Amino acid sequence: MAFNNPTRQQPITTADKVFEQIQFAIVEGEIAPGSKISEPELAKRFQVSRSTLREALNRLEKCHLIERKANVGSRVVECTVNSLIEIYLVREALEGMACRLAAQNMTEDEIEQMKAMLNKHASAKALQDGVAYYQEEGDLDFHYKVILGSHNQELINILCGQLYHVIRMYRCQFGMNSPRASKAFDEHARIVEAIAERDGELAEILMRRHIAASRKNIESKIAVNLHAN
Amino acid sequence: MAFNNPTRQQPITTADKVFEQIQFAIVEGEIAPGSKISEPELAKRFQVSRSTLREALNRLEKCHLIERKANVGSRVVECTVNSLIEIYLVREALEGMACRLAAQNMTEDEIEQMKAMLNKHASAKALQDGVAYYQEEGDLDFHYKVILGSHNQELINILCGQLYHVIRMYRCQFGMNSPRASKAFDEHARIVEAIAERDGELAEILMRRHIAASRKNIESKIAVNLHAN
DNA sequence: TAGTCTAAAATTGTCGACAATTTTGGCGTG
DNA sequence: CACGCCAAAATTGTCGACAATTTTAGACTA
Repeated sequence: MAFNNPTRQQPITTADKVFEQIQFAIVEGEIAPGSKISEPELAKRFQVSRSTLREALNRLEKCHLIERKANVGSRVVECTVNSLIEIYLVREALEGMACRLAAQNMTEDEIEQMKAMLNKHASAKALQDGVAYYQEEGDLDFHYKVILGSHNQELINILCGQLYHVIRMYRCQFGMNSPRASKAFDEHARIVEAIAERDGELAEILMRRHIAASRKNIESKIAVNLHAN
Repeated sequence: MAFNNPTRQQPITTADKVFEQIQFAIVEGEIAPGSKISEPELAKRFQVSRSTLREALNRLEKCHLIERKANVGSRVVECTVNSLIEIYLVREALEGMACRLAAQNMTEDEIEQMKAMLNKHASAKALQDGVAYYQEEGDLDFHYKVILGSHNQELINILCGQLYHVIRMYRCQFGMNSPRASKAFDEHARIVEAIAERDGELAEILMRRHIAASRKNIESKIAVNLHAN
């Protein structure tokens, strides 16, 4: 049930475990976006004291899944199209840089692993039944590998520790079954090539285009929806 | 005593106030980087219970000023040259994007305000006694204005809410009295020009160069220090 | 002396209760 | 009927105490 997040660390304390459970419930949409969080209710549900629950809430706030107001309480973040687009712009900037740094800093071993992963995705794609898989987890795996390959701890923290939790939530909320699967795969392949050739500048440009294309895809879908109304 | 942070919100609860006080103590170096934090000691010092202190610690963790390990405790983050450079790479990416978006999204009013600020800095600079001021706060003011001008809440949160606290700490720790003052001013002026002309692409490039130049300045200083040893 | 084990001390994590603040619901007034 | 006001209820913030874990210090052995 716990997510495939490379920066995830083993839950130690009770608060850790409660945090993971609530995180899952929020990302899966079981606790609805925008809904208010009742501390007494959740404390009872998870059989812990309010102190422990509040400790868990603090961690949820750290990864931007909830927002708190003093003396008022916590709400699950809203999922608006506009803020999704804001996130994609941040991703474009940060993952572009990550990709440039990955081309500089990845070890040959890491590059080999990434190529192997891509091949696995390629065969899964050929089998056709793996398309959904590629959509869901394969894409994330690829981006995680690049981010980690930057060897920049600050970048890794922001992207894996904060942004990607929210991105997972949006994927669940909005479906995100875009028709970009095979196109995205080709783009991934080119990015890996650029990294393997240690061409940081090109790698950054390709990654930025890759993410910008996803963003434009979302934007155009919205435009269509608006037009339909 | 509180910092000039545009996203700072009025402290409401006791924990808010304690948070700000400790934040100040850490940024100013009064509580040394890398040092362990004793909950009982700090609780006594600020005359609050441990619960309240821990609430404050959670906020310090959120803006990356301390790090916690389960069952072990909190430490003030270390100030290493390497992690400073990592932060500058993140700034290059994020503020570059912020600048591009600012060129798109800033209102004419906001642009006028930025020009006015720059003029104020220019006269202060001409008076020569204002150089230190420009170094310290003027530079931050400029960057804050651009970041806010992006009108991208996600970007604003990461930069103003997290990274800039750490950057302030580094400025205090390392002195940061670089000889780039007047050069930086000219670069700021060009960036504002590009924004005023709504040339996002150029604005991004100029901001990235501006930050990269600071980073290289730091890197070369370090190289000199290494050579001297 | 170096190393290991153990018991004591200190520190962090969790709990339930109380205080302060906000929200709710009903009452009266215009 | 709408609006504002007040008391009651619910919710969040803070406190001190206890439990679980880690760290320290000293005794013992090789």
